[in-house]
Amino acid sequence: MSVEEATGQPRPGRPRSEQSRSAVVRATSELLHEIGLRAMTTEQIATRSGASKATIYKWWPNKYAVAVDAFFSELQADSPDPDTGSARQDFTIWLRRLCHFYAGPSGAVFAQLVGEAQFDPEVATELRDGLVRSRRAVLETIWDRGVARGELRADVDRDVAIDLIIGPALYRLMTGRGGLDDAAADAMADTVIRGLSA
Amino acid sequence: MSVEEATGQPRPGRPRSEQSRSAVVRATSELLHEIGLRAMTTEQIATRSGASKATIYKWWPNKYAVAVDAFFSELQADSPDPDTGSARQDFTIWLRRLCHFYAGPSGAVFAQLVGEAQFDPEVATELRDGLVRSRRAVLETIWDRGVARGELRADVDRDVAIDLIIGPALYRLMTGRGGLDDAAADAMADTVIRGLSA
Amino acid sequence: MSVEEATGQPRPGRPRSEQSRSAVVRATSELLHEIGLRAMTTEQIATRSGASKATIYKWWPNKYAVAVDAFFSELQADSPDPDTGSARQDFTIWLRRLCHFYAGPSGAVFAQLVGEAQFDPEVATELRDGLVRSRRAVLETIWDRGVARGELRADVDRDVAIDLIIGPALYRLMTGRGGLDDAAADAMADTVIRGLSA
Amino acid sequence: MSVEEATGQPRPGRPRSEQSRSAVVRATSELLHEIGLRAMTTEQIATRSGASKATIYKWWPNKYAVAVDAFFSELQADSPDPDTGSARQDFTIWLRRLCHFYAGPSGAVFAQLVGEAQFDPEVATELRDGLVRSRRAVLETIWDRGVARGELRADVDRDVAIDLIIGPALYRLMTGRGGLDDAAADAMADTVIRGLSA
DNA sequence: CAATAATCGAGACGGTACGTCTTGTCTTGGC
DNA sequence: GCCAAGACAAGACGTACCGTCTCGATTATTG
Repeated sequence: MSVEEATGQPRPGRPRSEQSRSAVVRATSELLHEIGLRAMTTEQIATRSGASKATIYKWWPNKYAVAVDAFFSELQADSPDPDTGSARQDFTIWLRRLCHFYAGPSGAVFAQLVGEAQFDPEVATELRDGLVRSRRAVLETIWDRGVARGELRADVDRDVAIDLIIGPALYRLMTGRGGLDDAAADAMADTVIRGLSA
Repeated sequence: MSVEEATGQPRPGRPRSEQSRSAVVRATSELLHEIGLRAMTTEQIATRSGASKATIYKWWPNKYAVAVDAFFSELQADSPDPDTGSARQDFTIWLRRLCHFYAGPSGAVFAQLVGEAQFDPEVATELRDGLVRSRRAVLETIWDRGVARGELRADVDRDVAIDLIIGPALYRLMTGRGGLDDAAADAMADTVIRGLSA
Repeated sequence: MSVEEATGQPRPGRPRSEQSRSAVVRATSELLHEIGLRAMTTEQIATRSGASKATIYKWWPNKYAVAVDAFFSELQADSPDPDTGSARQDFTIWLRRLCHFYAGPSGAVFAQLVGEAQFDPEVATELRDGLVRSRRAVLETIWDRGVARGELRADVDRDVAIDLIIGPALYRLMTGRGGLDDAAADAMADTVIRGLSA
Repeated sequence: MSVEEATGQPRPGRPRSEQSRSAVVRATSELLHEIGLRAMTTEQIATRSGASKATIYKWWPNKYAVAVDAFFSELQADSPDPDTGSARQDFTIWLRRLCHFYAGPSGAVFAQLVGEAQFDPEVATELRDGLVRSRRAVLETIWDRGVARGELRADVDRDVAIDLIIGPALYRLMTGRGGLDDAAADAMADTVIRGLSA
């Protein structure tokens, strides 16, 4: 957090152009869907956004960091807690949404970012901090409620439980085998929850 | 498959140098572990192996194909079927081995290959054909035995069941969160199998 | 020439800061000697002088114009007319001074400015107006005195005569071959003046 | 001089493409005359010649080195020795040719190269070695003949004499004041030679 | 004594050239 | 026909500098 944000006091000099920032992010979003993370070049982002390469490199270390930002910027209202009163219901609804997301246009982008994270620790960190963590938080809440209600097994490690729910869907995404429709989500949820239920 | 392989008839001219081939594969293996898939260049493979770039490009389409070959070449005796008489046992042993593999030095290489597969359909295909398929075959056998024995639920889709076993481990590998030791493998196996058991 | 300078009437608003102007010129002088005309950046001038780039660009079109100003500012009382009564003496003394200047620290700066003038007509103009012209004026005076006195040939074009005196020294400077000490100056002066004498 | 040139033994690997080399030099020549040394970019040379930037940077350190090569390549049969029997004649003819060269299209290119040499010692060296030296050699021959013949003063330093002949013309070129036609050349030659004659 | 107007330092910005790097192809002579 | 060596075209990379701009702050004259 910069001094400015902390104190509300403007720093000297011309302030950063919000227009430029958002144009870069928007252009990157488009390019991610059109040609993908790897084929997209910094030059293209610059041309399409109207920003200069220097400006992009001033605020982001490379195109992958821009892509992470762009990816997050289009994830509004990210998978809220269903809270239906039944953990089984909650998990099922949540997993349907996840599979829907994976199967949609952003799914490929997400898969590419996870792929890139294998080579770039910074992408890995940002992805984990910005996305994985917030998703897991919802699942943790659902889990804790279920355990408190006596609906779920208290003797299963919470992290294990969550990995069992997310893992299979991610596996299907990353191996590109499909099987991410509602029926598949329900099948996976059903079986896992049976193992998790008290 | 080449004409030679099909007919057994030698083609005219100097035959392909096996020494050159294996040197390339070995050099690539080393580089994969030392600097990773992305940082490794075709030039480096050529220099280290003593082969020329032209030779490499003659036999492989690009460095990723070489990497896939190199990766497979070091996977000897890949996860055989434990066949203990208990599907629960078999799955647990098998998952331990998988986690051990993921946690070992080849795990990172595998993760990078899966990462690269998000950008390169050929890598995805080769990886699926060469590794994923053979692994799943073992699990399918275990599953079928368990179902036949009445140990496992016949009403669960086999593919779903297998994804539930592999998925969580791969999820941990790809998000780099660790948790791939024996205890973790056992915990995951236990919980999943409970959901899969009759 | 600004309105203020023309009319003596102060314009409204904050007047130009003399401190800022001289700091820029001084910083530029230092940089010219330390790293040279080409390596010096506008940013460096701004940082070292405490002025902002905007201020520099407000008063000068580019760094070369600043350099010309800075170069002139350190040329105080440049080569006065010796007027010894002998044109031969006058020319010899004058050429000694010129060579001394070329051989000194400002010589390299001057050479770079002449070099830059080959690319930038404005630099060429400013250099010619500010320096070359004033120097030639002194030589013209010496020449005219010598001709009037019957010491020098009246049938030689004055411009040719002056070029013969300055040219060889500049040639040595621009080709970086040295030979700019007093003895060399005397040798050049001697021979040329012999050609110019009646 | 490379090993190959010295021994006549071909080195391993694909030999340097003469076509590529000459295309680069030719394109550079054109660009030098069309837009000048400074405005010309490496990219333009690459585009126009059909070579890649990498190739250019492999064989030349930067565009200035290419420019020097290109400049030399168009100087065929550079100012031969007139050898008329009279040193006065020889010098006059030679200086006419030099002024003609300076006043022609290559003159501006040469001036820019000399200008650039003020910033880049390598350009200075190459220019001196490739051009200045060969020109001076001719003048030295003329001078020596004149002295042997008793036509020229033996007590004048040869280098000084040569600088007196070349210097004024270069001065006119570098200050852009014109005066490089035949009449001007003759006037300069006449006066200087008078100073140099026995 | 406020209002006006031009200055100033700081620094972000679009543009553009630079020189490096990697990829995949091509061209030698030797085996 | 295969191979090592290495030159080549293509083109993305990240850096540097240029000259312009937008801030808030400052400092004069003018009403």
